[in-house]
Amino acid sequence: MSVTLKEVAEKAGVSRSAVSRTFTEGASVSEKTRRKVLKAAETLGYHPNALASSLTTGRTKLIGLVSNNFHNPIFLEVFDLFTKGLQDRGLRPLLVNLSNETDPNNSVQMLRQYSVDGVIVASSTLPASFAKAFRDAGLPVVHSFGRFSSAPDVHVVGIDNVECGRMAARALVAHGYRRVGFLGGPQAATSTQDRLSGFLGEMANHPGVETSSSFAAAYSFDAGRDEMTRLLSGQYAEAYFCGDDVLSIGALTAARMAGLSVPEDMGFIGLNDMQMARWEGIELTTIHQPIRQIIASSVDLVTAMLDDPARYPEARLFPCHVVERGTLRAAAK
Amino acid sequence: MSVTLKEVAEKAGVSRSAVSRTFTEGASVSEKTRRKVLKAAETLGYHPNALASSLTTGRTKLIGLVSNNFHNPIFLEVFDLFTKGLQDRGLRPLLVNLSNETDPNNSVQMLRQYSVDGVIVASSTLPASFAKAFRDAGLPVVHSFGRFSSAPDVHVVGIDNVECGRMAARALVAHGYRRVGFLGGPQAATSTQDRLSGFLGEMANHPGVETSSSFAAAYSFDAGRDEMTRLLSGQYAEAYFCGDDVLSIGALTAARMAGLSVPEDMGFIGLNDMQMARWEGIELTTIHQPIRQIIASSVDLVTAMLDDPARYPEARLFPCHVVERGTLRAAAK
DNA sequence: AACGGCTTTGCAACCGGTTGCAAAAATTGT
DNA sequence: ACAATTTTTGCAACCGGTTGCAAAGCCGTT
Repeated sequence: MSVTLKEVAEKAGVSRSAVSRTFTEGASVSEKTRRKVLKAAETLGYHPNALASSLTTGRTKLIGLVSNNFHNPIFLEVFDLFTKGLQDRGLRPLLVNLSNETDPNNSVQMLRQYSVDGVIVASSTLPASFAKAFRDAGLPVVHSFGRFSSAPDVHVVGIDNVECGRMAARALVAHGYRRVGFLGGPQAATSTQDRLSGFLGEMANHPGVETSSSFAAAYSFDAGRDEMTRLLSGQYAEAYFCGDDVLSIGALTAARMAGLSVPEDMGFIGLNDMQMARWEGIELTTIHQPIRQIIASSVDLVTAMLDDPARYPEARLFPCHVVERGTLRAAAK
Repeated sequence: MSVTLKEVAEKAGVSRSAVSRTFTEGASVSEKTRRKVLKAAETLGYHPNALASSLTTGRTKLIGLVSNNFHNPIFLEVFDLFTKGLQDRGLRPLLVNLSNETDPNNSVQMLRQYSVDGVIVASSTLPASFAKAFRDAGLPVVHSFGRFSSAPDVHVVGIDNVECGRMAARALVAHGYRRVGFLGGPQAATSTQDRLSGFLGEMANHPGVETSSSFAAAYSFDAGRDEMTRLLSGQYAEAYFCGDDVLSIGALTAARMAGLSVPEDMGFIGLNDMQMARWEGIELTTIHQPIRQIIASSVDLVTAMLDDPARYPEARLFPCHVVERGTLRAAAK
C-alpha cells in the first residue's frame, strides 16, 4: 500500500540507514546523499511511518486528551484550544470521552496500549484519583481545571476555586445584597466544594448577611433552571453565586420565567465567562476564568514532561477576576 | 518501562508466539498454555502494545476525526456522540482541528503517518474536496454533515439541505408571512447554497410572497446578530429562515434589542434543533436535524469500510422535520 | 605519499509484536 | 497398539523503522 523506507533506499541506491537519517533531525548525512534520498522519496511519495519509528524511539507524539465534560459549551472552546495548542507543537490529541465511565482503569490501559507520550485530563469534575491513576501507570499527566492542592501528586493547572468563592461573596456583599445564596454545581465535584468553602469563609466576615446554599445536579442549563425553580417555591435569596455560567443562565431564566426581573429582583454571578455570557439578552456578571492561559500552560507543562517525565509535580494557578455586566444591581453606596 | 511479550513468554515458559496467540482472537492455543500465559501476564501486568501489532496487522483502530467547527455549540454534542460511538466499537478518535487550515494536505499526510484506519470528516462547511483528498490518499473516509450529491466521490452522511430550504419556505408561507427572508450562514458553504436554492425554489411557487436573502459571516451568535442589525437598518422581512440555531438566536436577539417582539413583529425558524433551542426564553422554532442518526450511521459506515475499503461510495440522507416552538406566530387560518 | 582526525556510510541488531510453516503433541478410529 | 488426523507449538522471517559501531571516505598537513 504505502511506500516504505526500503523502497526509497533501493531507488536512491543507498542503505536504509541513510534514508532514515535524512528524515531524522540532526543525523549525520552528506548533502549529496540527502539530495538523492529526497528526490527518490519525492518521486515515490514516501512519508515515514510515525508508528513504526515510535517503536524504537519510544515517542509517539500522541497525547491522551481525557475529559468527561461533553455537555458544557465552554468545553468546545477548551477542545479547540487544546487541539490547536497540541497541533502547534506537533503533538496529536487522542480524545477519550469518559462521560459514562466511573473507573479510570480502562482508559489507562487503552492509553498505555497506544503508548501515548502524555495525558491531559481536562475536567473540573473528575476526582484527583483519576489523574493519579494515569501517573501511577507511568504516564506523564497534567490535570487541567483540576483541584488545587498544596501537595499535588500530579501537575495541576487551574484556578483557586476557594478564592473564587470568596471573590463571589465579596462581590455580592459589595453590591449590597443582604440575603445571598450559593447555587453550586454537582455537590460531589471538588470545584463545587472548594467554591462553597471559600464562599462561606468570606461570608463569615459578614455576619449581617444571611447565607444559604444548594446544589444543582450538573453544570447545565436544565439543572440550573430546575434548582432555581425549586428554590423559588420556598424562601429564596436576593442574589446567587452559581456554579458556572451555563448553570447561571438556567437559574436566571427560571427566575425571569417566574416573573422576577434581573437584576432588580434577583442578582446572579456566574463563573467562567464563556462566550455566551456576553450575549445581548444575557449579559451575565461572572468571574472570568482564564482558560486560554490555563490551556497554554497545560500544553507547556505536558511538553516539558516529555523531556523529563519525572518532573516534580507542581500546581499552577491563574488568577480570576469579576467581570461586571448586567446581572447584579448597581453597587450600594 | 513496560512489560513485553518476551518477558511474559519467559515467565510462562512458552514461546513468544504462544503469548501472542493467547491475546489474539481466534488463534489456536490450548486451554493449558492459555492459562499459564494469562497468569504470567497478570502477575507482570502485561498489556499488548497496540502500535507494535499494528505494524504487522495493518490495523491501528485509530480513526481521524477531522473538523473545522469548534465554535458552534452543536459540535460539542457531535464530538460527544462520535467519541462514544467510536469507543463503543473499540476505535480511537484522533482529533484534528482544521480551523485555520485551508489545505487538506498536511492533515492527509499526518493521518497517513499515523496509519489511521479511516477518517471521518465532520463538517458542513468544508468543501467536498477535503474529503476527497483523504480518499485519494487511500484512506477510507466518511463525510458527515457533508453535501449530498447524486454522484458522491466519497461516502456522505447528512441531510438534504435543499429540501430543508423548501421545508422552511413552506413553514413560513403556512404561517401566513408575506415577506420572508433567508438569512444564511457563510455564503461559501455548500450547506448555505443548497438551503438557499431550496428556499428560493419553493418560494417560486408562492409568487405573492416577497422574498429576500442575505448571509451572515459565520454560523455564530455574533454573525447572526450583526447581520440582523444590518438588515434592521433598511427594509426587512416579517420572518427569517436562518442558517442555523445559534445564528437564529443571534438574529432574534438583535431583533428584540431593536424593540421588536418575537414572534409578533418578526418570526424566526432555525435549523439543527440544538439543546439551546429548547431553553425557556428562547424556544426557537427550528428544523430538527437528526444528528444522533447521522453520527451513528457515519460510525457504522466507517467501520464497514474497515472491512471493505473500496466499498462503493454512497450518500445517506436523513429526513428533517420542523419543530414548532415559539418563534413563528400562530398559523394563518 | 603517508598520516591523523573528522565525517559519512552500511551492517546488523533491535523495537514489540504477528504469522506461515513444519514439527510435535494430542486425539481419533480401528 | 498403531496409523491417520487434527490440534498445538516453536522457529524464524517479517512489519517499518532506528541506532551503535566499525569500516570507509574525505580533508588538510607534513
